[in-house]
Amino acid sequence: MGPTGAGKTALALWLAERLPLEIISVDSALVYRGMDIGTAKPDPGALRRVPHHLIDVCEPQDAYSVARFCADASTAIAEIEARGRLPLLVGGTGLYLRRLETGIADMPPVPEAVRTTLTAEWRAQGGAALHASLATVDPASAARIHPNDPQRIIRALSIWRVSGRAMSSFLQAQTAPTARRFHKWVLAPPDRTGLRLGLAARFEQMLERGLVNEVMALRARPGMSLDCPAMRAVGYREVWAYLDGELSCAQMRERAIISTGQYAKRQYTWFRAEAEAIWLDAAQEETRTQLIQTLLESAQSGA
RNA sequence: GGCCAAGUAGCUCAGUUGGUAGAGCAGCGGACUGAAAAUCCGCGUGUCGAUGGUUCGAUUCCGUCCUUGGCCA
Repeated sequence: MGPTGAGKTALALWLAERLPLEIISVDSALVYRGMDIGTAKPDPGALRRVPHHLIDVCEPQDAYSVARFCADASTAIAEIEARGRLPLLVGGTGLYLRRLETGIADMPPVPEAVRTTLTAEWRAQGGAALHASLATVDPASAARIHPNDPQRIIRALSIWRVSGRAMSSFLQAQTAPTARRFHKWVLAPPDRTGLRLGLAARFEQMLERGLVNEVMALRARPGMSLDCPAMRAVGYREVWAYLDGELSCAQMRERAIISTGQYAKRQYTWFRAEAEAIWLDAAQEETRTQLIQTLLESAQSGA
């Protein structure tokens, strides 16, 4: 794992050329088709050369989810191991990895309409009212969720409306995690300022490669809107606003670069919380050999 | 060269009828169980352009200087 722009893709490909492994992407944006430039998706050549999983598995007008990720990734891991190969999970979505590792509660699916209704209620009544109503049906969740956090309040209330049960009760009922053990490495420069400069340069490159056209193509898809989860991705939402005329080109670039840096910062927070993870400063020759060593050992021990 | 306006946090700006100052953005730290590249929480000392004066006390009033922008020559 590692923040955006740290060089995960390049290192993973390098390893894949030396070991019998297959790559499972742990990334909430790479799952979407038609989002290549702005997500810095591995190029078609790399995808052909090395087996990749969980890339281009969802249409951008549909919603992917942690739950789907956990199911898809578990399947992929099993298949790869059945082939006698080694699964290498590569990505920057902290939630996906955490839930895959420590398990996810078995909660009922929530129809889109329920969420739409609750969002409308949020807008009409305000956050305090919804939080108060959550407190009456699910005090445990209400205590954990901040009154200003619409996304989580709406989620918890959705579960209540769909099932008549508190979300916290599903979490309590969650069976013990399937003790899945990963060797964890974090590829991240210790100082973020250098990474920021690189992210700014990378965004300019994305524009040169046709990011605006990519977003225009996405907008042209039927059922596509700014409300689609895929369009919350950094860079895409700013270009979308630019195409709407809400941002000038310069503002769009500034906002996108800032958002990317803020995203990287949040990723650091996730990774710092991973106590057993080993931090790699940069993908130097030394680190790479060590990685290969550990991967070989874990392959032999079947861990 | 003359006149006018502005100089306050990294940026854009409030404000102090004289008791050494605070918003937004940025930045930093944190949380995170089916939208997570999302959503949310916490963190504000900075020669108030410089210097001299008035005053118990000046970022605030007065003088001079510097910088920037505008207008006039």
